[in-house]
Amino acid sequence: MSAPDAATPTAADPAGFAERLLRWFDRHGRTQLPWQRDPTPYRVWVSEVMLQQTQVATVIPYFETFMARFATLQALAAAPQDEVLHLWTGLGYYARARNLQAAARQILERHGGEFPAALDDVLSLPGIGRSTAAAILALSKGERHAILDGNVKRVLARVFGIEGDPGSAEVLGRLWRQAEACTPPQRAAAYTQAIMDLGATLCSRARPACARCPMTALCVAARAGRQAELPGRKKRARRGRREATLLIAESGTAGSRAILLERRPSPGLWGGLWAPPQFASAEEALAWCRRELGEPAQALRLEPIEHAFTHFDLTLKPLKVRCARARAVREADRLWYELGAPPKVGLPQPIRRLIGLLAASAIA
DNA sequence: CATACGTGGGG
DNA sequence: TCCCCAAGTAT
Repeated sequence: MSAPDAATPTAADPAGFAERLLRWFDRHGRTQLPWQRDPTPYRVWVSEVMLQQTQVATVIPYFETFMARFATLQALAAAPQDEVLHLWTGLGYYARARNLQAAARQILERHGGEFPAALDDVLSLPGIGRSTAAAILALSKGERHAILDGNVKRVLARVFGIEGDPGSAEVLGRLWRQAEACTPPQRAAAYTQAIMDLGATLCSRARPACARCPMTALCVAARAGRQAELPGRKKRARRGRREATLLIAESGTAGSRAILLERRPSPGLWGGLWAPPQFASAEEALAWCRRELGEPAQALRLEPIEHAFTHFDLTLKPLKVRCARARAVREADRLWYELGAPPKVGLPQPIRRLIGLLAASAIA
């Protein structure tokens, strides 16, 4: 039995992997990302949660604004939920924001306001799973914990030729074992950043820059010309379609126009955010309007709003009704949203656009 | 194990 | 137009 090819990394001997990666990182790694400045557990935590399923370029401005307002875990815990969601508006996956604040409050109660040091305690916080917990402890404290995000999955699947759908438990298990085997005891923070950087920059999904990659000589996919086939694809169901009628109830008050919004239930789509009441049909919307707000002075159909989600397309049909204001400005789950001086609440992206159009139409 | 959860960008 | 994906987690 001959000795294994020295250039071929294996799960048993992936040492060359980390060394090559770190050497590349020292020359080409990213070091100027906002959360890399003063990488406290709190700052790294917020960044990692924002970065879940979200690209770096999208996160950066949100992170800056969020940290300016909530500089500490205590500030986040003490804030009204609406303000947290307001700063999350447009970022998506709003359960992340709700969980972030819930976790901050949990840390205050159970850990005296100090971000927990033990992996199990970190893992028990809402919104923090295995990869995020590992990333926080590795990046903020240099502890050796393997991560497995989209970047790492892609790098490992290609370099080690791990076939199959990464969504399946079996392949996921192989990827985790490989990630554990590759993570070195020394320079854990740099390594963690490095493997994400490699996946995000050179080892991209569409056009990997193998010519500049430090792994090409070892890479099973590159050596076989199979970069496009790894990692395996997850077959996804065709996108469905939903539609709803939006009741845009506009108050008749001259000089201070407002529309009625309701807090959406959580969990659920846009949970905790505010949007106009939704109905299956215009008839249902009008019936509700007469019951809750009185007979509208007029009703006007506006242009439908199309919005694409990951798994479905949503068509919102706005029905604008003019009515006399009959209720308090703010209740627990209902508010009149002033177009002039709006309260700071979370708004779904399509609703934010709609409100922008309504506000502009007043000027015309 | 499959599905829900947002949004913007790329091919 | 349509599919895929991006620093995943919760149920």
